[in-house]
Amino acid sequence: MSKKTINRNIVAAINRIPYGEVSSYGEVAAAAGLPGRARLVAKTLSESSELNLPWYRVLRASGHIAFPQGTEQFNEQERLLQAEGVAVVRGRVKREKKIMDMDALLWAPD
DNA sequence: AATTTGACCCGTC
DNA sequence: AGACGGGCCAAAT
Repeated sequence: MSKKTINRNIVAAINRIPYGEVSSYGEVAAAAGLPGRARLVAKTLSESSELNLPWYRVLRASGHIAFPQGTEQFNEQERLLQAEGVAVVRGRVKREKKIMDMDALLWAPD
């Protein structure tokens, strides 16, 4: 029996975020059928550290990492994201479309 | 039981 | 860019 109010819908929604992509608290909440409850997602994430969720793929709506810059969690999240090929600059994640454009520019044949 | 806190969001200025 | 205000709600004080 569950002792805590961990929302399985939210956990499932987080697990659904594809490799190399990111989402936001609001999007996760909406995907879990709980629109407007981004804070509940944050709460769930803070409680679910025992589960191995891709927590690092969840950012603020602005595209920023939700932790203060310089903290251990911030650094680890940035590292994990970059390990998946996500570009992070000063705590902010760049759009994948932009990354694809850059990739195309760099790798385009003559 | 009331108030504060928190890995937040959104429209508006 | 940032600031302000309202919304959201479980857990902790």
